[in-house]
Amino acid sequence: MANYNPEEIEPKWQNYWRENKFYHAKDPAEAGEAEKFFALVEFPYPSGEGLHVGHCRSYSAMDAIVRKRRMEGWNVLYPIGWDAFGLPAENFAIKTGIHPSVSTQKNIDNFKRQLKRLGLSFDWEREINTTDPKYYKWTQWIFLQLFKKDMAYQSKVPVNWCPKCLIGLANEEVIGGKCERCGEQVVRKELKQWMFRITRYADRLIEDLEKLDYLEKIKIQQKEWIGRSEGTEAVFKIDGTEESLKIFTTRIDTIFGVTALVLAPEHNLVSILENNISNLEEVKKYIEKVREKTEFERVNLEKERTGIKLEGVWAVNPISGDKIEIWLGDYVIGSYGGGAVMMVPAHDRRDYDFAQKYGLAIKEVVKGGEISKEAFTDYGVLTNSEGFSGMASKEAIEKLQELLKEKEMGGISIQYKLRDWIFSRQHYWGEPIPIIHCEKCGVVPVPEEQLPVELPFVEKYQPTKTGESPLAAIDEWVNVKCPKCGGPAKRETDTMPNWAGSNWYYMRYCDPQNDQTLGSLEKLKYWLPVDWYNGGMEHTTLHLLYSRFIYKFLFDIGVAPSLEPYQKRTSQGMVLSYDGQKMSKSRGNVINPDDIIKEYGADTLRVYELFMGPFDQAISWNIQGVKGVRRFLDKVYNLVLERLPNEESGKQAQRLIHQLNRRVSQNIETMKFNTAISGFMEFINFAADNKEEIGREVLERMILLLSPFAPHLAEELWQKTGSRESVFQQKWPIFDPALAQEQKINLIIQVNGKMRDKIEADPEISEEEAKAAALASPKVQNWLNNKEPKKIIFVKGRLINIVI
RNA sequence: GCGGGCGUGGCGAAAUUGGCAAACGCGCAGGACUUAGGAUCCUGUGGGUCUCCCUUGCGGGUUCAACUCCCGCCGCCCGCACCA
Repeated sequence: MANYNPEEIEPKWQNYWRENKFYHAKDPAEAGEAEKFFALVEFPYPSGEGLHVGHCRSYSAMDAIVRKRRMEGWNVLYPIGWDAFGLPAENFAIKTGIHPSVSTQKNIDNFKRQLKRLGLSFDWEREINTTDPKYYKWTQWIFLQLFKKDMAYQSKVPVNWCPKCLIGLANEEVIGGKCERCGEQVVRKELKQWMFRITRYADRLIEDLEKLDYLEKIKIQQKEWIGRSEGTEAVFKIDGTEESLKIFTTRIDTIFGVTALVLAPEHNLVSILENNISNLEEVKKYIEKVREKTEFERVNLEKERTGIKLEGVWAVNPISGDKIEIWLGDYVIGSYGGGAVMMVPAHDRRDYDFAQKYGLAIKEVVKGGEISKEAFTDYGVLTNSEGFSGMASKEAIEKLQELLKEKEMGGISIQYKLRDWIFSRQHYWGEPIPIIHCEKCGVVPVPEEQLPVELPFVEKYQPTKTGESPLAAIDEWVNVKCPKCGGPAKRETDTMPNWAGSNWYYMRYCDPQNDQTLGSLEKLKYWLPVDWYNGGMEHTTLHLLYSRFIYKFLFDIGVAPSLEPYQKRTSQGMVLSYDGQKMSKSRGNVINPDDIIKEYGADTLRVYELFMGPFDQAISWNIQGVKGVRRFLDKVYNLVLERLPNEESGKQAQRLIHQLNRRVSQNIETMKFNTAISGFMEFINFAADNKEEIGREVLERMILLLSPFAPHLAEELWQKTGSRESVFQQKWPIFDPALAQEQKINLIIQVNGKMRDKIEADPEISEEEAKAAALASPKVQNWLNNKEPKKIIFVKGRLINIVI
């Protein structure tokens, strides 16, 4: 028996496919009638560790989908590239002195070799690299457009500062108070940063989700992250001054229960009212103490809320006119809802605790709870609320909003958890921000014709201790003439974060060589939006949300051709190591795809990763499972070689192959790869027991069906059928319902809903016949025990149930 | 605390969406070939008091029929988390 030898056949067919350009995506001019299909997978960060088996899972899955789609006649774009700016390359440079571009290129070469060895059907003609100046020219161009539309601005903000990486982090990059990359405790530091006004797009980012085919949990997570909240704004005048204070609440119906206002410690009212606050010294000390704590520490000291009363100042309740105290409290978040809340101890848990700790009054204004014991936070009927007493909460909210509006003291207000996006990094290995600071003209954008602003070559990559980027140390790069006035000016030395290049990379695939625009409108219009985007859940609130925002902005300025970038989004489950842990160098449990390919072949690796479990679920690596898949492929190979000369196929084999055809076609589209593959195994098991049934026609169909999963093996076997064409030049087989139809079924006979017997029957068997057959069964007779059936349920083609 | 998901053999899981629970794979046991087996092939494999009964985290309900739908618990995983 001949031997299936992937090490020999896989490279052979990879070369053949490359030479024949089977994966070439046709631009609109050459596409003809074919419908386009843009399939996207997240482009990898080319780390020194090489390709992760998790990459393989996502890429193999999408590869199966696009291979099928091509065979169905779609014009498929399945591209790949490199998200190559980032901290590890820079850290590596600091350690070794090797320039990031050098190590990055080396890593890319390695990744590329690995991806090609997997036989993935990427169109390599469209490969992109975010660190290529020809690419990041357009990343910078997008920044300039944002700047011109006042969507990018500078602001001194407290940033999450990682003392180890010496870098400012976005909120999203801080996990549990620690730096996402190095795990160091993050501290607060005030830095002037570039910001994007993503908050202006908050509503659209929520609303437009409706039109998209994303997994529901992705939509929910994005909505939650944006955190839209409808409530009321109310203005409290500061007694005896011209000053006032805006607060945000979702429970304006409790306004008669307000016993104080509480401000975030960083609220600017303190400095405004300095002269009125009699305990200023103490207050300042308190603010200082809180400032030292990071937001994370503040959050985690939940049980120990602290605060201080501002002595000598009073606020006036805009509805009741009552004079109330003003406090600072560390439980109030400075960046949300104006950093001020009205404290209603009776109807808010936090306020209740705070009031108890500091002896503030607790006044019940909504009936229904026992406020001597705990806060009552439900809606209810108002009490102790002057004219509003007896009114339901919801109604009171509406009335009070109207009243505040009339008095010009507030009204309906909408708040978001989403903050503007900090877009500066104090690092070398990123896209330079194309801005020049002129002493006379201020902030001046680099003229578009001067793009790209190339990263200069440096000797030292160390971040400076001051928080400036290493670029700040290169005088000849920093010092430039102002493009406006020609006077002395300095370049912006901050670079862009990791997300900058990945925000829009999929657009570049549509027209990767264009040096006039980011992409020609014709090509963008043709390919976009992406039809199907698969990637990791961990990117839901980072990359996925931000790239939607950037795309919407580009749509607004006429560059992007649609409202949304990705029509469909799915996610693969994580591939864990054999110990159920995340793979990591330090744990020493990393599975290297090279090793698997070497020992078992790329097809085995691909099929295993799709067979190992439901695609969207995290799953542990199991080398025994890999071996099982290899055994299966061996069986396929040997069966085809043995039975191919046989012209005739049996009826049952035909039926099974058409059933398999139906199942595989469906399962690929719904990403139920594991059951598709088990279907092949069932068929192979049948074939092994019924060899005489298996002939050429059935085998050819099986090879076609298998080709998206095990492309090399399928090609090898297809060529053995005598075909002079590639398996991927064939049409995707359509199953014949008539042939797939079972000729005989097992009719289940139940008595009282329990299976007692089964008989072979025609699928079209009538109720009468089924009943007769059922009652004729000795087993049924035994169970009937001479009793009369009360009722008979007949499900055509399936079962008959006799109820007694 | 809030939001989402999940719970089926020794393990990964499947179940045509309410109709034979455990397909397929792994593991395990026995056998064949073999100097050898950690290669390959064959047979068996949910449990029991085994013609029958029990079994999909636990308890209840709807139904002729429930892994699937409803109610109440328990447990696990993921995301967010003092968002007023």
